[in-house]
Amino acid sequence: MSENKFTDENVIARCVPMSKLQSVIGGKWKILILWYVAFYKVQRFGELMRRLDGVTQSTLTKQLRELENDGFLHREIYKEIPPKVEYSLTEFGESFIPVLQTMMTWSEKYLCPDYVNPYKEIMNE
Amino acid sequence: MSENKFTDENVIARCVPMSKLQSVIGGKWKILILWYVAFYKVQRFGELMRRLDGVTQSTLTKQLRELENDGFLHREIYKEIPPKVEYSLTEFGESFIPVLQTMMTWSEKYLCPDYVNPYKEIMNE
DNA sequence: AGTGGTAGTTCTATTTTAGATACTTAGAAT
DNA sequence: ATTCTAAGTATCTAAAATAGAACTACCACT
Repeated sequence: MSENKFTDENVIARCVPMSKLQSVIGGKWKILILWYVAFYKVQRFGELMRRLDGVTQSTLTKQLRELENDGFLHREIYKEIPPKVEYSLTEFGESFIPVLQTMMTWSEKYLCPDYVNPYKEIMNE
Repeated sequence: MSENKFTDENVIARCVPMSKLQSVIGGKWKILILWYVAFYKVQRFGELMRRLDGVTQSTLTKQLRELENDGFLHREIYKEIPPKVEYSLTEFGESFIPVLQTMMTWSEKYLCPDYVNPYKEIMNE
């Protein structure tokens, strides 16, 4: 982009979706949760809890509820004892996968350049 | 992705860059600031202040400093009176533009489906 | 009868983030 | 002489987000 074609109006216009995005994925654990659910397909509360290092139960519950309310996650409750709940991406949530991929690819390259991921090939299939 | 090739190890591995990303762009105004700076190329403090509806001076300063410390922004101080400071993307910051674009495109389509942006064509040039 | 397991809720504490207000600099305009 | 300008800083308070600990429910197992 060598010349700037972005006028005030269109940049302000674009501010709206960007703000919404921020409000929707801004939570401390949200993109991480989405990442896990997206690539495990189905996830249970306890599994997520163990993977998200340092999250508390109450916080995780809140973040999951918000992701559910925002349409990313489906929460399937099995009427069993002990309780069983499975989280999965909704169709809307799945539409977000390419964004997650883009974020991931960038982060690996630019935030963790020295970090060697032994499973690199999996992403590009 | 019909079968799950994501083992524990590689998902946990990928968690690291994703966490870093969150910590770096998690601030309430950051992706919005990056968005503005990316597509105006150069931005002044007051301009950003006016565009980010509701941000306060101290908060904006803090977010800009963090983006500077994290390597996204360059802060050029002109020794003039009244003071003049210009923010621009570093090379590192520019590498993030495709991620912003992806976010933007998704947000427009899925978060603001009824929102008609009159300058749509500009993005795809 | 007591323990373990899952997915919570509730309450309080702490941390993080944001907001409000006052102050600074030094030249230019009124 | 006072006011205005831009981009802050400093300090304090308020609000929001997150953490931490305790408690619940229900059934199975020992």
